[in-house]
Amino acid sequence: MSLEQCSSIVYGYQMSSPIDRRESILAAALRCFVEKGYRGTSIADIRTASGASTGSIYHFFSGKGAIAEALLRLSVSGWADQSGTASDDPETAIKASVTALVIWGLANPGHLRFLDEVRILALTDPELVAVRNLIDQGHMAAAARFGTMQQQGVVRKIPFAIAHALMLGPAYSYLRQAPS
Amino acid sequence: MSLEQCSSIVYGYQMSSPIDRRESILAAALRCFVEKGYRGTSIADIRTASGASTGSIYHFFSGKGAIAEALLRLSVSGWADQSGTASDDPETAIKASVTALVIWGLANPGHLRFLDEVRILALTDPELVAVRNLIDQGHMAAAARFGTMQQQGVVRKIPFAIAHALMLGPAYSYLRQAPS
Amino acid sequence: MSLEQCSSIVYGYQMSSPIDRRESILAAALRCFVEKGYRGTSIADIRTASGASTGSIYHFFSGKGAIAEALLRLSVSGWADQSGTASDDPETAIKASVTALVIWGLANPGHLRFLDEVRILALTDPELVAVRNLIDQGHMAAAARFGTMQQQGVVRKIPFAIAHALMLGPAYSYLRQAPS
Amino acid sequence: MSLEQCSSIVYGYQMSSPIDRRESILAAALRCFVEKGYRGTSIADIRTASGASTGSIYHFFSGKGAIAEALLRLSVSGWADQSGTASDDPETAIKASVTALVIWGLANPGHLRFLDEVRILALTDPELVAVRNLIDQGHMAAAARFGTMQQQGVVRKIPFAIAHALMLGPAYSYLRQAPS
DNA sequence: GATGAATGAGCTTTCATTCAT
DNA sequence: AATGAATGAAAGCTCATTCAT
Repeated sequence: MSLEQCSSIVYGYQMSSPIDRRESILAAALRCFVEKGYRGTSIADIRTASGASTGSIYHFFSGKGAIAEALLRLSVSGWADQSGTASDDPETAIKASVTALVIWGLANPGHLRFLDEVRILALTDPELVAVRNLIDQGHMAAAARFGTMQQQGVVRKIPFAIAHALMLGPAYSYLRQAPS
Repeated sequence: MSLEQCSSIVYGYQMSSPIDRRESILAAALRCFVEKGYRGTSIADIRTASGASTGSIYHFFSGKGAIAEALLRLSVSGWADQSGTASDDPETAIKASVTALVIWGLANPGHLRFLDEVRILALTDPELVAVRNLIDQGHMAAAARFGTMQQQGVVRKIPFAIAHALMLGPAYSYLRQAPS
Repeated sequence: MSLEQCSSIVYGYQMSSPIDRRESILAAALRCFVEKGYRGTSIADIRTASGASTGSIYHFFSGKGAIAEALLRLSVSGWADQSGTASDDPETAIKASVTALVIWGLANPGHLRFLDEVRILALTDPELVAVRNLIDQGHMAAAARFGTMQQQGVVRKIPFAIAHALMLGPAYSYLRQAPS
Repeated sequence: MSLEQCSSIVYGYQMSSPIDRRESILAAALRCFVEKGYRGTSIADIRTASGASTGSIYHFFSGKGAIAEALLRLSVSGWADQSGTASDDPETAIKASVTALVIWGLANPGHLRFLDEVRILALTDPELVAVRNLIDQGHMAAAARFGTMQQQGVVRKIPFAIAHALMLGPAYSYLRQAPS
C-alpha cells in the first residue's frame, strides 16, 4: 500500500486517489468528447464525469482548449510509440507508419474519433489554436521528411499533398468507418 | 415593377432585393460557417452577414440545424449535377463519380469545408439529426449500389468499407488539403 | 390612454410598460450601485431590481460598463442643465458652475455618490474605459476654458490643477459628506 | 548566517529573504491595488507579485480586507509621523496638519491613491468594515478636536462638515490630480 | 512558517428561440 | 414577409478560502 493510500485512510480525507487527478480529468474529458462531441461537452460535463470540481479542472488546465491539446499530445505520442523506430528503407518506413496508424486507430477508437473532430474544429475555433499549431507542425515535419526522401531520389517526384492523399487517405477513410 | 418592390413601397419595409431572401440567408450562413465554423456561428452572425432580421431567418428556417440541412442538400445536388448520368460500365461509373467529387470540391471549397465539418458534428449534435440521416441515406445508397455490382460479379468481393476507403479516401484526403 | 397601454390590455401581454425598459434598467442600476457599490452590484442584482430579464439588459447595454457610461452621461447633462447658460463675466461664470454643482449634488445624492465612486474605479477598471474617456474629456474642456480666461487676462496665472482645487475642492469635499 | 537562512537549509523551504514576508506581501498588495484597483486585484495577483504562496498570505492576513486594513494603518501612521507633535495654537495646528497631508501625499502617491479608492469602497463593501470603522474613527476624532477648539472659542462656530471641506477640500482635490 | 491542490458559489456573457406588431 | 424586443437556460471562467502536508 502506498503512502498516499495510507494517509487517505488515516485522515479520512478525500485524496486525489491512486489515479492522478490530472489523468482522470483527461480520461473523463475524452469520454465526453466522444459521446457528445467537443463543442457539445461542457466543463460541467467533464466535472461530473471525472468527479473533480470545476476549480480543480481549472487548476490543471487553463480551459477546454488546453484539455484538448493535452489529449492530442497523448494521441500523437501513442501513434509514435506504435510506429517504433523508423526504418532506413523508405518503402518500409512509410508502410510501417501507415500500419501503425491503423493499428493504433483500431485500438484507440475514442482517441481517433476525437482527433478527427478536433482536427476540423481547430481550423476555426480560436480556443483551439494550440491544437492547430500542433497539427500544422506534424504536417510540416512529414512534408519535410518526404522532401528529403525525394532529394535522395528514393521516392517519386510528386507533390506531397498527392503523396499524402495516396498513402494515408485510404487508411483515414477506413478508420473513420470502422469504429462505429 | 415587381410585386416585391411594390409591397416594399406600400409597407415601407426594407425589401430583400431581386435576390431571394432565403438564398441570401443560405449564402451568408455558408460564409459564416466556413469562416467561424458551424458551432462558432450564431444566428446573430448570420443575421449580420445576410442583412436579414432574426425573425426573417426563423421565418424561412426552423433553426440553425435546418439551415445546415438546406446547405447540405445544395451540396449533394451540386455533386450529383457534376456527376451526370451514371454509366452502365461499373469502372466508368465509379471513376466518373470520384472525378466529379474532385471537380466539384475544387470548384466549391466552401461547400466542401462545410460538408467536412458538419459530417463529423452530425455524429453527436442533436440539432443535426436531419443532416445525419441525410448522410446515412447517401452512404447506404452507395453501399447498395456497390452490393448490386458485386452480385452482378462486376466488382471484387471486398467489404464496402474497404472499397469505399480505396475509391474515395485519396480524393477526400486530397481535397481536404487543396483549398487552403 | 396611450396606444401602448391600450394594446397591453387587449393582448394581455407583458409590455415594456409606460416607463421605457432602458430607463428602468438605468434607474434600477443606479439604485443598486448606490446601495452595494458598482463592483458589488451584479447583473443579477440589476435584473432583480429592474424586473427586466438578463437578455433584455444585454439587449440595451453591452455590459455593466456601458450602463455606467449611460448613467454618467445622465449625470453630466443634469449638472449642465442646472448650470444654465454660461455668463460672460468669469467670476459669475465660475461661481454659477460651482453653485450648480452643489445644488445638483444635493438634489441628486445617488448620482453624486455613483459619480464619486466610478471616477476612481475608472482609473483602473478596463470595463470602464469609456467612463474614463468621458471624464478626461470633461476635465480637458474645463482646463481649456480656464486657459482661455487666462489668456484674456481675466483670471490669475496659476496652474489649472491648483485653480481647480481651490474652486471645486471645497464643494466636492462638502458634498461627499452631506448626503450620508 | 541568520536563523531564517538556517531554517531554509534545514527544511528545504524557499525562504523569504531578509525582508519580512508580511512586509513584502503588503508592498506587493499595494502595488497591485494601485495598478489594478482593489477589486481588480485577486489574491492570486498578490501571490504572483509578492512571491508568497496562497497559504502564506492567509497565514498573515485573514483575507483581502485585512490586507487593506493593514495598509490603511500604515498610511495613517505615515501621515501622523509627518504631522509631528500638534501645536497649541489652533491655526498653526490646522495648517501643520494640512501641510503634512500634502507633503505625505506627494511623497507617497501609491498610498494616497489606495486611500482614495478604499475610502469609497468601504462605504458599501462588507469585507471592508474594518477599514470603514477606522476611517470613521479618524473622522470623529477630528470632529471632536474641532469641537473642543470651538468651545474654547478659538475657531469660528461653523459646522464641522463645512470647516472640513474648507480646510482639506482643496488639498484633497489637488493631490488627486498631482500624482498622475 | 510555508505550500499548493481542492472546493464550489458566483460571476458575466452568449445564445437560440418566441411573438406581438 | 418582416421586424427586433424579450426571454432565461446554460455556458466558461474567477475567486476567496480551506486544509493536509
